[in-house]
Amino acid sequence: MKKVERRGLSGGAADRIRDAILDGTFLPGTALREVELAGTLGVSRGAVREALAQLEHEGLVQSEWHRGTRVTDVTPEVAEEVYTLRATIERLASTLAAQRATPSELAELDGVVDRMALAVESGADAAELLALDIEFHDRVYRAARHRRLREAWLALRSSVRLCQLTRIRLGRAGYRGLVVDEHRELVELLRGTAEKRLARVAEEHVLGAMTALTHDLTLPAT
Amino acid sequence: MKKVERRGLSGGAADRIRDAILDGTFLPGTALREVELAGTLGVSRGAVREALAQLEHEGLVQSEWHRGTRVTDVTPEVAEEVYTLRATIERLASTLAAQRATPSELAELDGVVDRMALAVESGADAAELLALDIEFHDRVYRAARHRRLREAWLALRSSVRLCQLTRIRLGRAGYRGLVVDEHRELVELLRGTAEKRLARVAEEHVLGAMTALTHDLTLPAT
DNA sequence: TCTTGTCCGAATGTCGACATTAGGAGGGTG
DNA sequence: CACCCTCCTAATGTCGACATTCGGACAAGA
Repeated sequence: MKKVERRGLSGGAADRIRDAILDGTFLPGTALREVELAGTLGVSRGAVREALAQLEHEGLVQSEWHRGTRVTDVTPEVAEEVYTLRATIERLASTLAAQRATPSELAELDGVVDRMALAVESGADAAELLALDIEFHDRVYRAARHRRLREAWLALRSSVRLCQLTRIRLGRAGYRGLVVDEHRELVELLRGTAEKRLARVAEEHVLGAMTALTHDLTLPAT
Repeated sequence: MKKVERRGLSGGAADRIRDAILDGTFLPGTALREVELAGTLGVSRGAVREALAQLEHEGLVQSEWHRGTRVTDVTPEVAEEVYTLRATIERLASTLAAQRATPSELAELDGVVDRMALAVESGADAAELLALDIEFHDRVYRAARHRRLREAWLALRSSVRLCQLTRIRLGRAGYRGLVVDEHRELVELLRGTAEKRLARVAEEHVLGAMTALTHDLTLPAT
């Protein structure tokens, strides 16, 4: 059994605010005022402060001394930073996961890919596919059994989602076709011991997404 | 000119507590009680809470729901995690720095290495050498011009120092001889464009330190 | 007109009091 | 004797009030 996670109000508050940012309720640049959020969420300012600190740690917001907190803007620079950093840690994660993943963990990865394939065939919306994508990588990091590496991923994850969602909004997703095959290949490589090749593919898998997004972001707005 | 940094009390509190952990005032496993620290530092509990959250983010302490905060113990597992993660991000940092460092930044790196050489010759103590080591890498990350990467380093840095200090305390440092040459080589590689080789050397530079420390930590206590 | 100084509102930074929780001491029971 | 239940204490979690800081509006002076 998985142990129940006991969190305080600030954890829940962070989830709400994060969701609001990711689903576009709070657009980039929006000022997040503590009293306002505290009123909306029905918690004290202290809890909101902790939540915002957490989100800043995740790179979703930025705050300055006595000048408040604002939602981070997704510029090509940000996308490049997020994806290059992710590619780098993904390399380590996949290498470790290949060494340490149990057969049942690998089977569960297969399961996720199967669900992806199903989602693609049934024409599910992009957000659903994205959730599966994230879940896949969550499992890889868990299989790597490297606490600090996983924390680095958790800190980056929200930014990754934000970048991918931005891409979807720009209407140039078109990753439906590739996503299943790429992840299928990743599982196969994790299963094998061809670590060198694995590291390269894992890195390229991420960098490919980056190139596409930075390209989209550079184009004139539609 | 470099803009002055305005921080709140929690920043200062975090510095004090961090120093206390690094200089051995708070040994691993010590419980850090909020009211106690607030009294000692002369600030409110809120500020101490923020400081502890920051230190947890840096991996120096761990806290559980309603069970308080404790100083992280340096086990071989922790050392391995810290150094493998560091090696991974250092690879990206050195690659970027090689592309982006200005001549003056490279010259300043030379300066740091010179100071190292001087320190070794004059028989300075290990802590001083360590400070120069950290400063060297700080400058590399700054030259890489990658905000998120630098933040990842800042989060890891304290843990790196803690690991290295532990090593010094174990009395098996013996890195006096290597440290200058290794960093000198790094600067040369950053200057050149042999990026592939640079990435490998940068990674090995870190992994070597890890091997030594995990070895030391495995040995019976002296 | 441009600069400089002052005031003001609104937000964050800080604080101490109250509520909640974990873990142990103590006693009762099988 | 082991087990479990209850209570108690000491710590953290939460809250609202007060202090400080920022940036803009406004006016006086060069």
